Amino acid sequence: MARKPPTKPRKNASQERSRATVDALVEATARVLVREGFEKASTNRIAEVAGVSVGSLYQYFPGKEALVAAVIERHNQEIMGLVRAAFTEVADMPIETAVRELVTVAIEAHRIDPKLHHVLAEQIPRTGQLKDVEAFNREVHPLVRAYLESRRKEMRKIDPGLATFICVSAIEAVAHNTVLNQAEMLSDRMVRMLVDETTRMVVGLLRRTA
Amino acid sequence: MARKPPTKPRKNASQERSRATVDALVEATARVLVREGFEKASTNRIAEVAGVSVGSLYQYFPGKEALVAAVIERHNQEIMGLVRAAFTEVADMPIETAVRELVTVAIEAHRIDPKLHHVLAEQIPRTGQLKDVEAFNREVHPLVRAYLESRRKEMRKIDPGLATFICVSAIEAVAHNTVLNQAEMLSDRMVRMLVDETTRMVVGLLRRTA
DNA sequence: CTATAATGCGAGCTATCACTCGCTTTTTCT
DNA sequence: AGAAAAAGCGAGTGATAGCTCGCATTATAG
Repeated sequence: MARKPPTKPRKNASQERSRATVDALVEATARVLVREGFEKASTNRIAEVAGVSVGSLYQYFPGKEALVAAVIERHNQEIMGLVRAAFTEVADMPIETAVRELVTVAIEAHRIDPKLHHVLAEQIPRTGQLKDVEAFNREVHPLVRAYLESRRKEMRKIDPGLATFICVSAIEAVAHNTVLNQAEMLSDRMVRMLVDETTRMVVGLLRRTA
Repeated sequence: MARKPPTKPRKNASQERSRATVDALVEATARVLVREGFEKASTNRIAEVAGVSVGSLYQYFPGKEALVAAVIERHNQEIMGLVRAAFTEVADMPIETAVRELVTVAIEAHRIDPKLHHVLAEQIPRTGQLKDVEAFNREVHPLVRAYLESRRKEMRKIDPGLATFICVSAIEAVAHNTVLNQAEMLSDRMVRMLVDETTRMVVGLLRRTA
């Protein structure tokens, strides 16, 4: 009854060895993306760098897109780890403290693997299953909104959805541009000023003014 | 002495007809990008849509990248037209009025050709000569900075470079996300609220508070 | 120990795409 | 009108990338 044509099901990985292969492939994809760019990231090249044959690659991934998607997924998980932690830490804090912390974390998150982040942000065509490279925005939105609604008493009269949208856009953009454009021109002093000013800006939007 | 091997110089366009061909090619590139996406935008396809042969295409453009670069250039010029006009209009106005106008223009600029903007922003790998898809940021920066420095009296003590960086990032991001994500869910009412709040946020960052 | 499944291999097939080249048609110049 | 330059043409070429398939190796089961 052993009816499981081993050529068709491109995915599973039950044994130890195969899980290692899958990891090696994802890791190799990340390395190739960073060191050689998206264009040079052919399936053959990735397999070579992973020390695995193309055939094996296709046993676990239906194609190049899936590989890249896996890399993105892994990277997003790392980022969301930081972000979720920040939100629980900040849940009971007043707006100013919370915003400062969240801005800081946004920058830290973008710094997790700047080279990879750069490639993912600039070279990956968001097409097919890669549509949502920055899917974490959709996950962050509800968190921010929930926090803001829990702090309504501190806040001006402002539509919560709109406030969330503006905050997330602004903070994300500042963090993103800081890490990607200003490269490593980031003295701690600069970062502190940046956080101060961004915090001020966002707090100015949200809080009742005296 | 007629030594100008007509196969080598891929570029010029002296006659009327050839200028039309070049235009048709750029236009076709834009159309294909919008309607079929970056991946389907092969030189053969573009030539076909332009009603021109591949051979002619290569008389004026050294390759696919150059075509796309031309489309980007054209689009950026349109946007910068709006933006430059806004800055001259706004040069002598106080901060609040100016910021409101600039936010409005930022949104209008992103709405010039949203479909194309979307493809350029999401599907074009920024590689080689396409590195600076959003080159206008580098042109906008000095304009903003100059304006802010001319209004120093109205402003808080804040580093002008830092202020410029934060303003541009924030406004650009809000405009970008508004037009690209919120799609056509843009009632005039929503836009007005958005402009109000974004203006408030930015003004809060820049101005002396009483 | 043998059988069966799981994993791994990599030469090679197919499709596609960027790009060329020899030639024709159109325009300009005299 | 004739000649020469400019523009246009499109079948064909070479390279490359994604992906398959038959077979080899390693692990698990009986």
